[in-house]
Amino acid sequence: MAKLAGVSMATVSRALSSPSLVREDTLQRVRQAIDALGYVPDASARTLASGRSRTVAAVVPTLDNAIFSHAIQGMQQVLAAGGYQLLLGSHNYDPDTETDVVRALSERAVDAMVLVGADHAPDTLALLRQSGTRTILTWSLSSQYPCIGFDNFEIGAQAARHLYDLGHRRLGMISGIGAHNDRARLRTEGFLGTLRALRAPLAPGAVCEQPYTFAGGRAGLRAVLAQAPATPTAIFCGNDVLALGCLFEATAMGLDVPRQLSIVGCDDLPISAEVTPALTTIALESSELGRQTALALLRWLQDGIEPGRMEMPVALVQRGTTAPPGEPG
Amino acid sequence: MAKLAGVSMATVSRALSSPSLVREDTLQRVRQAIDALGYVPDASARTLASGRSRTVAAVVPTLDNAIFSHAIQGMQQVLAAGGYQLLLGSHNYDPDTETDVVRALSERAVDAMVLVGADHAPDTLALLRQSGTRTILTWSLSSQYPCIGFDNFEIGAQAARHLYDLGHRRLGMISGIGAHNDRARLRTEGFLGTLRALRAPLAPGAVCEQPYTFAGGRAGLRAVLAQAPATPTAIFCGNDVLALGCLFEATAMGLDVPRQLSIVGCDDLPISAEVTPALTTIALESSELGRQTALALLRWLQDGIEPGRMEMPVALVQRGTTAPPGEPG
DNA sequence: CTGAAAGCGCTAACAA
DNA sequence: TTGTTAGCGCTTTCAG
Repeated sequence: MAKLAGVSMATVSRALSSPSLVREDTLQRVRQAIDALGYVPDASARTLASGRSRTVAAVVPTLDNAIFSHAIQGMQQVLAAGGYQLLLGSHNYDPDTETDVVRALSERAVDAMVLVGADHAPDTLALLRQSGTRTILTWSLSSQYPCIGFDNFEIGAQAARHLYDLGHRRLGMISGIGAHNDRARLRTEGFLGTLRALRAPLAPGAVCEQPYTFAGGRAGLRAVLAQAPATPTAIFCGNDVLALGCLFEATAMGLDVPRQLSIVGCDDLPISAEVTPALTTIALESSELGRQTALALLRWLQDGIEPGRMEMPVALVQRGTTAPPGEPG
Repeated sequence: MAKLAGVSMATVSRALSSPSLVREDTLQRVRQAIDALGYVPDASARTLASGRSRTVAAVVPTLDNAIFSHAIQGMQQVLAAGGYQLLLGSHNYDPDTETDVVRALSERAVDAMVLVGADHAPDTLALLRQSGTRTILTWSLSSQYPCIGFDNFEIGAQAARHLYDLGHRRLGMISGIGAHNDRARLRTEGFLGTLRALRAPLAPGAVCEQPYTFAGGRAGLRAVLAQAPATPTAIFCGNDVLALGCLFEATAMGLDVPRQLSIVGCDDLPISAEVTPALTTIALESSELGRQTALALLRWLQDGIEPGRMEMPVALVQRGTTAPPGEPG
């Protein structure tokens, strides 16, 4: 034991966790002994005795979408700086898998859990409640749980207003899969609802659900063009992956973007500003969201301050894929 | 205790860890009691008593590069299926940060650690050795540690041969930062060495180190064009992010790719096949690498079979960004 | 400010 | 096959 090289084991513990309770010179001796013996405290014993694991778990749909990996990256960095570790889970947009993942993770005695979105199986939420795991929702806004998210309805609304203001009246949408995904549903509702209010409602068949892949974006464009009674002059896509797929397909079809077709995405991935034409999109600062989430978590775990409901800003950035219908960009 | 609703606590433990050692009917009673009381075993107590945490840690440079997030995603899924959790760390290509991260993680009593590349601070390795943490290296091949990786020298060599065979003789390269990054260095060496052997050595100033960002790729192209005594007809980039940045800049400069400039990348990101022209690149199956790593880890931890040295295949896929110099594509 | 002692909730021999 | 008995290595009252 490290205390052979000095004093008792309780003191070592204190020296590590609350140095302020230990006299300066004993502190020194303890520290010397520690790196003389290369002593490394055992986290599981610590956790068992103290009830806190200094570990938080994050469960995302997938890391294959850059938006989530950026958020995780931001979160992990802030957490690490605060002395916390990050356990990672993913469920690929399947609620049952999510429940399993959350169950497995909550056995780990994590101090907190971060989930994406507000749509979760009752079992998932029950698990969290009965294990008393502090939970924070991200990406969406909730009135029932602490959350840090975007106003997804407003995202759809902004896209609608932008396109309407440019003069577009025949619109289409390629949405993400709405089942178990409140972000996708709200963006769609925001878009459709706003257009309805502006008296430019979407034609039936002008909205198409697709998985969040380039192929989904391509297929979505084909479907919308095939289904809509009149060819839309502008399309809003549920995220940038879809929008990029849509853009690539439009280019491949020989459509002139934005002259013949305007496209709006959502997320503002790094690549979105680089493609030609650059994508008009609604910027969501996902790594900032990750950092803010971590900060809120740290405050909750260390100072006991429960996070409330925090809304992250969204902003449309106009670039090359939108222009008035039938006009030069 | 759950055993109130049946029998002793050792039996509960056995029922959970080695059901085969428990009679069928007692197993049933235990299970009933378990979900009647909503009992959840405590991982830290388990870890403390058994010495195994069923947790592995992975430390990557960053999740902002899709190549690493894909690998982590693949790894996490296989690990989860095997009942293991994934702790995540990142260091942003800084060896000192890596040491800190590894130290923090090794206190967690992780059963194994996966690192990226073969370049690590002596401290990092020492930490791992003295804590007895099983370690596996990924992305690179090593003769000293269990590893699953790519032959990075061969990657550079393949790019060189492809371009040489196409007829290019004036070549350039945009490399990643070589310090603390054996992958970047080996790819460069493979490219330069092979060209030298083919008697088409690079002109001084025709190779440029850049950070792995689109901006790096763009700056790299400008630097190479400005520095090289004769304008290269083809450029090899250390990864796809660089290659894409280079491609975007070339397009912006009005260069005709591939007629005036051929570009080869490395990684084969999903986006690389979608851009116009599509990127010729050397495909590395990073999510497969993640899955294989997880499988090897599981075998090591569960069956005691230490992984050896496993080489993952690399393959050049020719697409639209390479063609003979000065010829139509 | 520091030491002594009692667990935290489980697993792993060892008995029965 | 199941129960008993010790701890795993720390934190945390409670004394001193």
